Amino acid sequence: MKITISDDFDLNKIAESGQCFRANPEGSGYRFIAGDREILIKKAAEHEFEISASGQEWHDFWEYYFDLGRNYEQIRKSAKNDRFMARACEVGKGIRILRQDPWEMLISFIISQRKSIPAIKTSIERLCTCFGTKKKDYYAFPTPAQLYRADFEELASCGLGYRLPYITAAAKSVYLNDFSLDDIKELPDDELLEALKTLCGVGDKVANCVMLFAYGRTASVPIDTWVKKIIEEDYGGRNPFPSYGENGGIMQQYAFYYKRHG
DNA sequence: CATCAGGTGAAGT
DNA sequence: ACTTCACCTGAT
Repeated sequence: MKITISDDFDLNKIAESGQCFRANPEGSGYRFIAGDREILIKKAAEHEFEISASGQEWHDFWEYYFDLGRNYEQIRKSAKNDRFMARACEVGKGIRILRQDPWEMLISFIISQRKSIPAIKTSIERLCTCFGTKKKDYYAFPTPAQLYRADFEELASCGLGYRLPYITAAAKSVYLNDFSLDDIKELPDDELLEALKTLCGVGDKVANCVMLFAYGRTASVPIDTWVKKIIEEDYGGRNPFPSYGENGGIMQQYAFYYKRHG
């Protein structure tokens, strides 16, 4: 069916923004896989998109997933007095902060440390193929139960390296409900950060990614090598993101994209 | 083939 | 509290 999206929305930039690892070009559009769902979506005309999902599923799941309730055009204007950020918003126009599943983001970003994005994608696809539920022509992201019960040798074959024990420990904690990703969702930012960091293999960077890309905590700013470069090279050592308050994380995405692709 | 990649935890000051 | 270092392995 066909849908209209009036606000900023660029499929290529969203897929390349580094916040999701299962979005890939397909045909003349993109396929996004989230948890056990998928959607094929392609641009048909200005503000018009053709989607594979029903109107019901779009409304119930994907509208929220793509954060369509937020006005990004308005948010970009808040950077007008900041030369670098204004340019980043211009170049990154169309990016959105996805509202993804906390479990999927937790595992994905634990895997991400010291890995290139292609390598992260390879590991995640292996996990899905080995342990996820088979759908029509793709595999769902494995559930906590599926990873908890995973055969060790098979898990070790997924290219996780030294992150392997982090993954098995997280799967065990979440599956046995020693750590509830649901119970922590209402915590204030600082407490949510500390809660996530109690998991092995989860430091400041990974915890902030989970907060921003799964829990919708838009004030969270993951500091990675690219953001460090921005702070050093473009702001003389001063971190510009806290001054954007609740939009700090969104500005980080624009800046990150601009620095990498700009 | 060598280097490096969206970091983290442990050891050392 | 702050700094340094080893760490698996795929991608280029």
